[in-house]
Amino acid sequence: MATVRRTPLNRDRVLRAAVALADEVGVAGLSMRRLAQQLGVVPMALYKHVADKEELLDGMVDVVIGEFDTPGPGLDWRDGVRARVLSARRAVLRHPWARQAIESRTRRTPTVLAYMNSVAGVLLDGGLSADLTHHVLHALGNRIWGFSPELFDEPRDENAPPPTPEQQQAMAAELSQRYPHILAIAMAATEGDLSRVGPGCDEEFEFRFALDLLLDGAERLRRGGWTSTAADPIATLRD
Amino acid sequence: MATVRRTPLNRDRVLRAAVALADEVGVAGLSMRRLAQQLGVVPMALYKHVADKEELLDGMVDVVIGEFDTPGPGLDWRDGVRARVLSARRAVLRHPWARQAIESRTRRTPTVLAYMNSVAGVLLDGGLSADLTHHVLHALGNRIWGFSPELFDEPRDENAPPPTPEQQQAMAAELSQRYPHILAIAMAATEGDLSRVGPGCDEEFEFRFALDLLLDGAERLRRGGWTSTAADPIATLRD
DNA sequence: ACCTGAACACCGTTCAAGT
DNA sequence: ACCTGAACACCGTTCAAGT
Repeated sequence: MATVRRTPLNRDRVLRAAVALADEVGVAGLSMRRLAQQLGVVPMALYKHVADKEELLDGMVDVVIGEFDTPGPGLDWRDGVRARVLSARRAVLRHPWARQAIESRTRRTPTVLAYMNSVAGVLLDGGLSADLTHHVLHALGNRIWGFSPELFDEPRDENAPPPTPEQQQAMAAELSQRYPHILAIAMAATEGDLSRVGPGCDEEFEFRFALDLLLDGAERLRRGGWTSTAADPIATLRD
Repeated sequence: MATVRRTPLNRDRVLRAAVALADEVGVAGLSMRRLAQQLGVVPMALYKHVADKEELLDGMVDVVIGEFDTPGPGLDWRDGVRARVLSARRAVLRHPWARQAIESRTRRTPTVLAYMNSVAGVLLDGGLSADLTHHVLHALGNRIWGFSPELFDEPRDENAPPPTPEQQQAMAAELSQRYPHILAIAMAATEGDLSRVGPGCDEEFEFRFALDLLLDGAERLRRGGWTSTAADPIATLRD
């Protein structure tokens, strides 16, 4: 009687369980064996519903993208894009593993295509040319430099004690000597109180800032009738 | 005599070998055991030079960041940032595994700090406030939406035959029905020849486009004397 | 100081077999 | 149609021992 299971497995149940497990233990902690155990099933049972671990991850990403909102037409195309993108961001924040998983995938599932199509539609309806829309879509996805930018946002170790004034002093001295420019920024960001360096930085603000720089640049290009056949894209922007 | 090894291991040799191995087989193929084998050594020998695999990856990322150029002062701060960022990009492209490895790391090694400091210095010297510099640094690192944007750039399977005209037709029909906006963009990008969809998209151009949108937006904020205490960052940009 | 051997607790995935 | 058992070829990492 211990072998009775009420609901038989299916792809959807497997994916949902995988998402829940990853929410709990991260991608690194997600294994086929552990997922099977969570489902009260032997590891090999999963392979009837998912080809391999890669496909499992693709499916999990689809689940997250399925949570994105695509709100109706707004007044301004920038607001329409912003609404979609911020909704995507909220979904990704709900699943801490999702950002990395998404960025490591390359498969273009229908879910991905549908979302891209929705954003592209807002841009085109807003009067951007297909050419400009194409480049803006790319711009939205480009990470400009090649290293982790979360200098200050990284979650501080909860168990670690807060830095003593002496440690702060030492840190400031080290920064001022070796990384003076970073110190200048840190001081501005924390209004002089370096102890707030961790949680003091509003990630949401930074995200909107980058987004608005891109959207506003695109709006200016649109007004100027920009096309990518122009020799140098920046030349059009410069007054 | 088979046990004689000319040069004893050290941290640097281990990291270099790891980078070379990852260049060859990717991060997924990089294991402590395989790296040890490459070095003609038993797996456990590595642990004298590297605490664990995490630290190995941190070290590998440092090697790549060490390849970034930090050219001397230029005429315009935008050119200074562009030079650094494009050099970083070239280094990352030289090591296909690096982008993902970098984005999954969170450790702030001295190498990372030194590079950030260098970029921050260019911005500050260019007359941006510490406040604006802070946000621009974040903007440069923000990926705006949460999925892999390489819709068209993904390397095509080399072994796969080129699509027949019939397949192209079918693909266009599918796109026009389900993803009409994506079709519009693809047509613009390939000048109507959908068979060029793979290699037809100039990734370098897209990168510079996004970069220039950000840099030019920052320049406009600088001229306007923008500060982040303004209620809505986009308000300043809108004319 | 640097490397080794044996062992532990894990992985993803195969195959043939069960119900 | 769906699940299981046993097995294979891997992992990262420990510990105590060798030279």
